[in-house]
Formats: sequence, C-alpha cells, structure tokens
Amino acid sequence: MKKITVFNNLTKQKEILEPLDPTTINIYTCGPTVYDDSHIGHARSALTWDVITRFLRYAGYKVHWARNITDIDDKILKKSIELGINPSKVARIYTYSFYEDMIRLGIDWPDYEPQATQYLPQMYSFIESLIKNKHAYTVDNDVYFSVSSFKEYGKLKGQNIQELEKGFGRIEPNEKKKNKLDFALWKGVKSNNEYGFDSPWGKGRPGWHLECSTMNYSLFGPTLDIHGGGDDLIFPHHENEIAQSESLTGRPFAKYWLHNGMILVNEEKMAKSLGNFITIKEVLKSTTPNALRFFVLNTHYRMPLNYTSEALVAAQNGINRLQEALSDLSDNNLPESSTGNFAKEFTDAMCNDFNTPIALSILFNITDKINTEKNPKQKKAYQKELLNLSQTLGLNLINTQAEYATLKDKSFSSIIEMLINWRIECKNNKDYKSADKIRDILSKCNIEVKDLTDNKYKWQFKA
RNA sequence: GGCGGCUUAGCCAAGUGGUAAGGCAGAGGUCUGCAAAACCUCUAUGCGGCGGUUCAAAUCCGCCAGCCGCCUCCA
Repeated sequence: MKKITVFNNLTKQKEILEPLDPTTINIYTCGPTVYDDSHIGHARSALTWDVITRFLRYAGYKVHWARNITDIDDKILKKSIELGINPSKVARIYTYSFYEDMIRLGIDWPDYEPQATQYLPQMYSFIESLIKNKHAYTVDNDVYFSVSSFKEYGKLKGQNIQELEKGFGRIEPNEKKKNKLDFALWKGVKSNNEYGFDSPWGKGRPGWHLECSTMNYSLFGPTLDIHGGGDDLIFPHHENEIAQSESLTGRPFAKYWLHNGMILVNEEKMAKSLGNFITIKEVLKSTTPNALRFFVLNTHYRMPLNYTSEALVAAQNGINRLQEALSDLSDNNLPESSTGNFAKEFTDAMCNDFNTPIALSILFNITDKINTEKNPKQKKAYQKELLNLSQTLGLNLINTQAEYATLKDKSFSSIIEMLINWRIECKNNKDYKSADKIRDILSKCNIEVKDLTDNKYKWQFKA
C-alpha cells in the first residue's frame, strides 16, 4: 500500500501519515452538541470522517475511531428550560435524533462515542492535576486554565499569546480571569437551582474543551494519531485542548490535526447561531443519502462547500448514472472478481490527502468501461470493481429501493396533487365522466377528494 | 484590527512547474412505436487582474481587486 499523505494543520503542510503504532490509527473527531436536530454541516463532518476511516481500513490499518457527544452545555440547559424538561432528557432526545440521521446517511458507527457526562470523575482528576501543576487556578467555584502557563499556546492557530491578545477586542472581559485568554475548566453554578454536578469545587458543569481532552486521554492515552473536526473549531476549541492535554502530560497531544471545511449557504457559513441551517432530516425529504454523500465528496474535504438545491440535483443525477451501470446486480448476484485496473488510481487519489473528487471521477471512468464493454465476463469484472470502490466511499449503488422509500412521502403527495389537477381540468372541460373516474381511483387508494369553490380542493386519507 | 483561506467553462469541481480530470446542464446524432437509459460527437487557446522568474506557470514570486472563515457558541 502506498504511503498516505495528509495535510496537517499543526505544521500547515502535507506529511506522510506515520501512526505511533505502524498497524493502528487512533482517531478522535469532534461530534455534535446535542440540543437540536443536526444540520447538513454536521452531515458533512460525519461523512468526511466516515470516508477517511473507511479508507484507512481499506488501506490496511486497524482503526480506532472515537467521536464524542457533548451532552452537557449552556445551550442544552437553555433548551431544557424552553421545553420544560430535564437537561439529560434534552441530550438524549437529540442524541437519538443524531443517531437516526447517521444511520440514514450510512455513517459507520465509530468505535467509541464518549459522552461528557460519563467522564466526570476523569475530568475531576484531570483538573486536579492541572491545579497541582499550576496550570489552572480556582476563583470562587470556577476553575480556569492559565494560558500563560503553557508556552506553546497558539501553535495550532499560528499566533503567539501576545498576538492573540491583540485581536481580543470583541470579547467581553471576565473579571475573574487572570488573563483574558484563560478559559473555564469548570463552571460553578450561580445559584443552587441551576443544573449541575457535584465536584471538588462545588456544584457546576465542565468547560467544553475539557471533555475532549479528558476523553482522549482516557481512551487513547497521552498522544493520539489524528484529531479531526470542523475548521471552525481550530480556535479556540482545539487550541485549548492542546493546552490542557500537553500541560497535563508533557507529551504531544495529537500527531496530526485534520479539519473539514464548512458548508456555506449563499456564500455564508451554515451555523445554528446564524439560523441559516438546513437539517439533515429536511434535506433527506427531497434527496437521497447517496446524493448527499456524492455532493459532499465531490468537493475536497478541506474546501468550503456551497449548498444549493441545484448542486444536490446534479449530485442525484450523477448517482443515478453510477447506479444505472450496476442496475442488473443485486446482493444475490454479485460478480466474483474485479478487474483491479482502477484500484491503483483510486488508491493514489485517496492517499493524497483523501482526494475524493478524483476518487469519484474514477468511478465514472469505470462506468464508461461498463457501458461500452462487449465481453460480458469483462463487464462483470468492471462492475465488481465499481461496486468495491464505491463501497469504500460508503456509497450504496445496488439495492437502492430502500433509499427511495425515504422520498416516498414527497413523491406520493405530488402524484396525488397531479391527479387532482388533472381532474380539475376534466371538470372545467365538463368531462365529468373522466373526473369521476379519477376520483374513484383516488378513493380506492384511500384518498378522499373534497371539492371546494373556485377549483380549490382538499384531500385526506380515509380509513 | 490580528491570523488563515478562496477566486478554474452556463453550474459544481479536481489539478501546485510540462501544456486544463470528473459530474450536472446544453447542442447534434445512433438506438427506440414514443420516451427513458445507453452509445457517438461537440461545449475553457484559457484558469480574478497586472507584472516578474522559467525553455515551459492555472501551478512559483510580487502587487492589486473581490469573496469567505476564525478571533463569542458553532462540524
């Protein structure tokens, strides 16, 4: 297998991927905060790491992938007040919603899905060690990390502490902090009614950055191979993770830092805070998981990706062409052997910092071969190759009927609307015989049409 | 203000020194009862602009313009 090259954000250059253990890769990627339905930005992130871990396994590595769930956080508390339910229940509701989305998108289950609230004792000892080492200090019932205690602070962002301080004008000063760049490891409650956990520093909740450091340390020890996440997390989240973890262990936290680009809507970042997000559930009403995956993989993972409905249509049509080339195959009817003619090109592309757009273009090159190959045996071999490589990207090109079922509601409604409109046309032409026939047909399908004035109508299911 | 990134055909998007992948859309044709699918042909002398380095630049350097991200929670 060829060497895999990755763009390491810590060094800002492409490097050959050399895990600590040559046979195994430990990878941790930042997952969602579960306070609402996930949007397609989360889908992009999940798809990116799904494909990267799939390829690492394809390349022969043993992969241990962890993706956290942030299940305690200010936004969750806010939501719990809005909904009038316990914060842990809010977290569970949206964790399950996230899982539902991940299943529909065909994301492989990570090997670990640590949740913040399951690691509180480990967090306490993490904080205690930092206090003992003078990297953290307590103020009232809060604990803060002291940025000035970590000389390399800013190395991921590429700025030193002085430079970072200069650009700090936008942040409201917190009087409790010794340095304005310091961040909370533990946030004490303001009043006893507030939700929280009992800790050595009183009732409160963990700071966001702490969970990733703690869970990484618990799962993988001082140093892991790859740490991933969205590029909006580089600063301060990942910077702070580095500061905490390296202050604790004195060892490098992660060898390689990989970040996926954002999804944009109208050239603007899609984010919950901007309110311009499209949920995964919403988008899957009008497109298939395959098409969404194609849409995402057609752009290199580090580039921004502009969301448009046109692009999703293009993706769906592209997927259709690939599926068409395998339309005579099914699970009971798979060719035995692959040509292997394209596997090298495919691997080369993926080894070059996971160049999925090139990898996809190779799938189309194989499709050309399938569609023009006269020799049936050879054609089968090309089909097998297309199937193998598409599966490495997590695409599902055969047995696709189940996928279309997710679109059923939309198609179903539009067919009914169409029939009703046809019926109105018949009525307007005084062709009542045809109009009645259409109404009878709908009626047999348990759809009752009710005429209103001015060609208006409504329809409903009847038992 | 500080730091980082982007600008390639109608649209999406690869390509980081050797003469522009791939997809979508579009045009013409073959096939077809008609479609669909498939196949064949065509669709950027040019990669934001201006300079420079080089035998050779979309690719390297400089300047300019436009756009975006992070610095507050964010995948």
